[in-house]
Amino acid sequence: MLPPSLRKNKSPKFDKENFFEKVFAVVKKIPRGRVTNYGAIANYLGTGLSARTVGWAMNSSHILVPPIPAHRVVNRNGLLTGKNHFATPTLMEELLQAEGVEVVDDKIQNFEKLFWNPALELSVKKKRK
DNA sequence: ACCGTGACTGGCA
DNA sequence: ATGCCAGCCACGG
Repeated sequence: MLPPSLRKNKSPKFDKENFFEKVFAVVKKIPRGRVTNYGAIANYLGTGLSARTVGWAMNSSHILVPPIPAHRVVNRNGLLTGKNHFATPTLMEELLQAEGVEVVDDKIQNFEKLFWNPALELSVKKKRK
C-alpha cells in the first residue's frame, strides 16, 4: 500500500489514493510481454493529459512491496525513460527482454504491436474474439 | 503559500 | 523528420 506520507488526500477532485492503486493495478494487469505508456494509463484513470502524475506514481512504486512490473511502462516513444530509476539502469531492459520484448538501445522494438491499452483492454471486456 | 521539479504528451517551428 | 515550448497534476522545500 501507500506510505503514510503519501496518503494525503488534498485533492477533492480526485482520489489520489485510488489513483495510486489504480495505476499499480493497471500496471500489474499488463500481460507478460506487453508494454504500455503513461498517457494510456492517465487516460484510463481519467487524469487525461497528466501523464506525469502517472510517472510520479511509478516513482513511488519502488516503495511498494512487492514492487510492480514498472518495467512494462514506458513513455510514448517506447523509450525506457524510467530505467534509470530501477535498481540498475539495465534492469528494466533485462526484464523486458526476458519477457520476449525486443529492446534495442533502450528503445522497445515493435512498440505499436506490443502496446497494451488498458482503456481498451479493460473496458471492452475483451470479447475474447 | 509560492516556486521548482518530474519515469510525460502534443503541437508548432 | 528532429527539436523546442507549453500544459498538466502532485509533491517537496
